[in-house]
Amino acid sequence: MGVIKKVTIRDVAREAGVSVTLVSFVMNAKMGKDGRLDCPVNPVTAERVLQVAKRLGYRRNNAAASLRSGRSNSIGVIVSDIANPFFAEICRHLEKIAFEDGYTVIFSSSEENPQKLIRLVDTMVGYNVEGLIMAPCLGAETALARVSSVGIPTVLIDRDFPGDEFGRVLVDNVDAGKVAARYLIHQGFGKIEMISYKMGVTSLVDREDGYSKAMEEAGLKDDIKIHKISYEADAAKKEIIEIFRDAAKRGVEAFILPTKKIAMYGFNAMNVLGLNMPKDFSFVCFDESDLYVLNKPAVPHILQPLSEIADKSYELLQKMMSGKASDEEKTVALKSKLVLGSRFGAEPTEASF
Amino acid sequence: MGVIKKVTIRDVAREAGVSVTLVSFVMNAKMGKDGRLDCPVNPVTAERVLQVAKRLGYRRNNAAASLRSGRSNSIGVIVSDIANPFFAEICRHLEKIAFEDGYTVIFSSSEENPQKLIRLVDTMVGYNVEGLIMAPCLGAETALARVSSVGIPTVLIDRDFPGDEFGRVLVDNVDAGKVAARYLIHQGFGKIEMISYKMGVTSLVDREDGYSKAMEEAGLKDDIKIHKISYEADAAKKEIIEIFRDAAKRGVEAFILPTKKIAMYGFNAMNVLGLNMPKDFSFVCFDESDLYVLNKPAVPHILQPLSEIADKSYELLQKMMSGKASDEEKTVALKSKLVLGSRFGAEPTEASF
DNA sequence: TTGAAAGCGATACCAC
DNA sequence: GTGGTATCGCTTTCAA
Repeated sequence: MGVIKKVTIRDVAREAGVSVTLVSFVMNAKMGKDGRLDCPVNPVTAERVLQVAKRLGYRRNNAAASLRSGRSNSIGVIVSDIANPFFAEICRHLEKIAFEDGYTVIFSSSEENPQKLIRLVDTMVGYNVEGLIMAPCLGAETALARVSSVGIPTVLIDRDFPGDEFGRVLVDNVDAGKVAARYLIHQGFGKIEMISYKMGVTSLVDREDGYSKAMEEAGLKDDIKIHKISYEADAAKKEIIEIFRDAAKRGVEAFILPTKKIAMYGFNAMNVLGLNMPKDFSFVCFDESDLYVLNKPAVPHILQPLSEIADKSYELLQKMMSGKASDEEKTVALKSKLVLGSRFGAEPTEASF
Repeated sequence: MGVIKKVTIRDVAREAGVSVTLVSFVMNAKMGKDGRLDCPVNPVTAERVLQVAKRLGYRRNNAAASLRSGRSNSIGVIVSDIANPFFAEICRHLEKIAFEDGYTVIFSSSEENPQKLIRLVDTMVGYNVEGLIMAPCLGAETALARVSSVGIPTVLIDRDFPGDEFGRVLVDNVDAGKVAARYLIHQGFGKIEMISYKMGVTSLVDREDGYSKAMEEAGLKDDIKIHKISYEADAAKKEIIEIFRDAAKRGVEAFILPTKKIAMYGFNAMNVLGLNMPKDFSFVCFDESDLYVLNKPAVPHILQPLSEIADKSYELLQKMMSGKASDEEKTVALKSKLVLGSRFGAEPTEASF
């Protein structure tokens, strides 16, 4: 149980026989490409300072540095649910990239709650985060207004929201919806339907649009049908069972299930009704699941480029933070990928449609 | 694009015609149970201050508060991989609990890398975190030594590590292994085997022990067999296929697959070999997967009490932070649960064995 | 290359 | 109840 003595910059200065200024210089110096410290300090002195700092176990007090400099070397990330695999994976990447770049990330979940979102933004502001990456939930306008009034550079991911000041890294969901539909059409199906939420999140609405467009293009306009279910799990489960029961009678051949959760409800309904895939219905699902890859046969699914979302949004945020992001650069559009018949763990087969 | 003028406590004080001290009091006051601010300030004055603060858009500068008070209202959480569903779920709970308690959480992933762990600890120290919750990776001794030399209250989760100063919230993995085996024995199986990693992580070793003990107790000592596979995915996949192929010939009836990943390798092997569950083999798996609950029939699996781990570790950490955790309280042991035949989304059926 | 000194914004102590 | 003011540890002029 070591004594908790805090080693400050003054201690180091005293011990090394130099001023605090020098210590500060040395501690903040980056390595030049010549392997020398890039600062206006005598290399010999610098080395001594470094040694003393190490010996004493000095560690910079971030609060003090942040207070004085106004910078905090940290960014905030707000998603709707940090345990959602989709966001979890993005967060993992973000943390990794940021860490290597010397930044700390503060994560939180809005839980789709606009009130919590506001409080989160306030917390982030209080922590002097230099930038924000956010998946805005429904009703995020107040929170976002606050963000922009404070002037924190912000990048939106997953879902869009109006505002010229924001950067955005979004997946082309219209395209994803089209690809899903085209694949099924290409398989020879005509009666293809979709199940979506009543709640109109932009990403889902876009996938619906993509589906509709692809159906139209294929001359299947009359077969377009988008079932809307509740977001609430118990209700959703029941509704989807009824939809499938009815669809089986109507001779529907395939469904697009545009989120992982909806897909799970769907598979549950298949079980409950004793239906078989692909005998009764074929599917194109979204996101990732053990089921997609380990089912026999594997379930075609559309994968969002998670690590790319992380890369691009961090990159864009840094550009915005240093004030050199042109309006053009501020919107990044990514494509998702259709994954077919992947055996588990094998390199997945991608396809374009 | 609002101008970024920072509103400080002084601005509020001036505008409200009071001293900074009063403003500080008001801003830090908690709500008493009578709905009044719990601080030595005239309610009328307090209300005025509150109004002014709101009007001006005042937000506390955490860096300053933290510097002065030494407290930071934040805790650090280090797991091996924040995207691993097991940890992701724990993190989600922790963030939620902490947020409601007025604490901010800083998450990071050690990526099983002791060097990164050290740097993470340093970062956390720099941020003045008041406490730490950590799933230590192999080789964590240096990092943990640093933690305890700084005297940050620390709670270990998932994996144990020596050190009286640490709190620990661990799952009884010996019990989990026993329960898995007993369940299969109770189903009437005798030839029950287990597949584990060569790499000896404590949690897995404990599960192996539990399995062995249960087999012994049931007089099946001669049937105990623990196959050790590589951690590396490609190798593991191949090895497990061979194990199953051979096991089918030897008349093995059931397997315990003590992690989700091993379970996935196992299901893949079943697919590859054209085997059927439960016709050819029965299983007890671990952790959570869509497959366990949506497979027909559902796969019995052992679930760790994730939200309980989060609850208990936060609770313990707070106790340690306020200096009132007795040595007894500093070790919390939790039991995992066997989940049977749960239909998707329904309340799972738990069982004791 | 080096150092002295002025704050950053809040808290905490002490007086009134 | 209220107010003055000395810090907290660091960065950042500015001078030497």
